[in-house]
Amino acid sequence: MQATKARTRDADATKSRILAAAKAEFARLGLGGARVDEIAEKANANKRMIYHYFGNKEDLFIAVLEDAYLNIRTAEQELQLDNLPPDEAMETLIRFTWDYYLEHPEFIRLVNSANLHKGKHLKSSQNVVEASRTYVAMIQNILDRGVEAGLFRPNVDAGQLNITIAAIGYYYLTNRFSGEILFERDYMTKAALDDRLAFNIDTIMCLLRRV
Amino acid sequence: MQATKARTRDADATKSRILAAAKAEFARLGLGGARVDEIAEKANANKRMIYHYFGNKEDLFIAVLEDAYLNIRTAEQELQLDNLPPDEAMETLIRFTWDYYLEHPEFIRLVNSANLHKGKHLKSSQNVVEASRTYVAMIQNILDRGVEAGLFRPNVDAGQLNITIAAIGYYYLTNRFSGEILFERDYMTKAALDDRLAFNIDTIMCLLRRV
DNA sequence: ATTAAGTAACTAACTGGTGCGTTACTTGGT
DNA sequence: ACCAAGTAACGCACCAGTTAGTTACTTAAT
Repeated sequence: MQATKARTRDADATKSRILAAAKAEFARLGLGGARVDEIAEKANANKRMIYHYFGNKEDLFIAVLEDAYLNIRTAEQELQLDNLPPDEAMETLIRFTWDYYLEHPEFIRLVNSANLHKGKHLKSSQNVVEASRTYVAMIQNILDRGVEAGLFRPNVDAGQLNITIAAIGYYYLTNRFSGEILFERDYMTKAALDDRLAFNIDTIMCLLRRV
Repeated sequence: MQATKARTRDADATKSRILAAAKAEFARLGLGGARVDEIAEKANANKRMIYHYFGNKEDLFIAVLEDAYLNIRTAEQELQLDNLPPDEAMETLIRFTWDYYLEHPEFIRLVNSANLHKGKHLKSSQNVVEASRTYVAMIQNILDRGVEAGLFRPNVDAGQLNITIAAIGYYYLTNRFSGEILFERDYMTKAALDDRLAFNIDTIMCLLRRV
């Protein structure tokens, strides 16, 4: 068996095509809105294979969420922020978070879907919990180093900061449709995106800077 | 016809029971997940009445969104923030926004649903657009008075500020399910809620305060 | 008497899930 | 090297339950 040659039967390839198609469809329409038949067609796989590999629609959703979260947690770790001065590390993290949301719009939509269902489909993903622990520890480390270096004020909660860094990017992007309509404002032009990122960096830096 | 006596037939009452039931169901399960039969049953109305008064499921969703947005915009105006000093007005607005999200969890969920569908169901609601214009003007006014009084720094964009005030409360609450699981943290205890509100007020005040 | 409010039964299209059979690939005995 | 037997990948056709929307009718209010 050659790994390079496209095989007529390849369990791994089929499985990952299904996962990718499911991710796109669940992101687009939510758990309830996505159709198993449509996922099968987009994956170029038979519907039967979805049930063969993933059991049922909800378990497929669980697999999609797990994959999406592990992807972002991995990317965050690859930033190697511990090697940067704390203020630079913080700005890099804000930029990264923003860019990641922009480049992976499906991630935001999947998180929204997971929360519409009250997190039910995340409860079994202990590996994501562990990856998230590492992530918060990383933020805590940046904060500690910043305080020690006299750059940041002390006693800022790393958990709250983490939530706020996500919030100011995430909310802007996920609710841009209602925002564009109701506030009669461009959200997605290059200029608008640059403005928002700058505003967000400013927000966090004002919060952290020693006074 | 006596308005006080419960009539066996009352178009307005039936219509508003349907709207209330639809709001609850759309908030709970989204546009795709909510069931018209279930809405009819919860409203104590016949399903046919939904089609009679609202046309179809999507138009009912439009009516629900419009009602939800007009409710919050009305409540915001009733704050009379123009009578308060700018720093107090700002803090009052942050508290109000937070409390409103807490007391009207269905609002957040409806906005999420509207954005899952790319705002399609808001496009016809010109009255909400107008109410939103008034709202941003109110924030701009607080900002202007704050700058003039030497309390706030100049050139902070009212639109961005508006988005951020919403974001830091909204994101915390809408994504609390994934947050509680992945970050192993209480989100909804009295202490946690108080902490978050204090953190959010601090965030905005740091951003606005003259340096 | 007329009109509007309300109801129940129905339907056509859909939807998650499955039973059952087929085909490609692997393995181990010779 | 060959082949028979076993296994995993795959596909067709269908079901049972659901769902948005409708038809045809009854009943209360003015």
